[in-house]
Amino acid sequence: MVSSKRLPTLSYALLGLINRQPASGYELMQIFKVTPLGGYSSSPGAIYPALKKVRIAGFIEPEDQEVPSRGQRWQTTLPGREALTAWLVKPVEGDVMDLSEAMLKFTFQEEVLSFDERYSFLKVLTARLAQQLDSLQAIETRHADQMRLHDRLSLKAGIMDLQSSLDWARLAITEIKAAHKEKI
Amino acid sequence: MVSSKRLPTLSYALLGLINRQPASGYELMQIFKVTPLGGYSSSPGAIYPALKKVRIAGFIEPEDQEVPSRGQRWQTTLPGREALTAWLVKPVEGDVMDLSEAMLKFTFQEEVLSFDERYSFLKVLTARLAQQLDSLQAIETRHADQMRLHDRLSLKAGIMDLQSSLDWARLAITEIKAAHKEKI
DNA sequence: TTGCGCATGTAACCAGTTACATGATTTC
DNA sequence: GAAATCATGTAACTGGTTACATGCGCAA
Repeated sequence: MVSSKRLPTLSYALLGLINRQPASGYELMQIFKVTPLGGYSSSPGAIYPALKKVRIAGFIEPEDQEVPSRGQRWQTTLPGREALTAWLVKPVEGDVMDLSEAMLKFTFQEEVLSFDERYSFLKVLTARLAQQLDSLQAIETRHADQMRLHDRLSLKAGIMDLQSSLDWARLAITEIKAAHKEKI
Repeated sequence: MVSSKRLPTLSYALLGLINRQPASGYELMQIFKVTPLGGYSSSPGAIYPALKKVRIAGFIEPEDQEVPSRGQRWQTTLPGREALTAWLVKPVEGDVMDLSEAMLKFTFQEEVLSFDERYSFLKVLTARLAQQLDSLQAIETRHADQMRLHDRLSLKAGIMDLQSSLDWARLAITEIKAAHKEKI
């Protein structure tokens, strides 16, 4: 059964990890324990229900067991890989500010998307960030003088944060370009 | 009735805003619509229930009505101001990464906390950020060479983000210091 | 007089959290 | 054989989301 409605982000994170390499629920939990993937809790109460949803959606299946291991490992199905790809290519919408979903996507894109797709993802992201940065800077130049100290500094924090995200996005673009050229 | 258990962040945001200036639910909603305070939705389904909680906790009361306005305005009570202060002084715990709660606190601290309290808040924040940055950089120097391109860049994003937050925190410290000296 | 902005809410839903339960297997 | 860790889950709760309902006052 291929579900039509959008899964929550955590489920896509699991799908992305499993797509890289088949894994059991426990192994996935461990990954969330050590890496700050999206900032989700590594508690079983988060992982297992999400995993179940992905399973019910038909996006993962039991691994072809050559090497029997303790703990059922899961691998992606074809519909699963299609759903993952569809999620990965779609640009992050809304005010970005919180880059965490964008970074999650970016992480899993490497093996799944073409260079062109990844490039355009970053381009769209860059444009969005630049635009948001603009609007914050406009507020700063117009109203900074009549703002309280702490308000002004909060605004500054937002600006610096966006600037750093933008710097990253541009760096990422040059890096993936370089890597792409090298491969040819 | 003074509630003992911790309110959700949104409620504190409302309390902080009302403490600055008495406001009605609708006015608060408008504020959330234009300013990205903590990134909460400005929907009535978020604001009004949260406001109700703050009211039930005994932290706000109907404004002393000199100027009757349409829409009931709320002002903080003494317990409300105490609860707000207690929340504002407490350093943000856990992995910070998401600065939004810290920034929310910082914003409301100006009129409520002393210079020493605000200074120490920023000092603690700085220490935390520096420590997290260290651990990420350690990972980078140790494992960057054996990481996939996108993974390495994701890590880089985390590092750059923390670096920018740290830069901000240090800037904020010098700024509040300067403002404090000026006032003496 | 009709439609828009003010103003306040509720209902259904959703995803994630904490805390608990349980059994198997490994390690000391 | 006791303790730790592997491994998978459920239950109760929480806080926020979207969408809807409603009435009032004002302006075109």
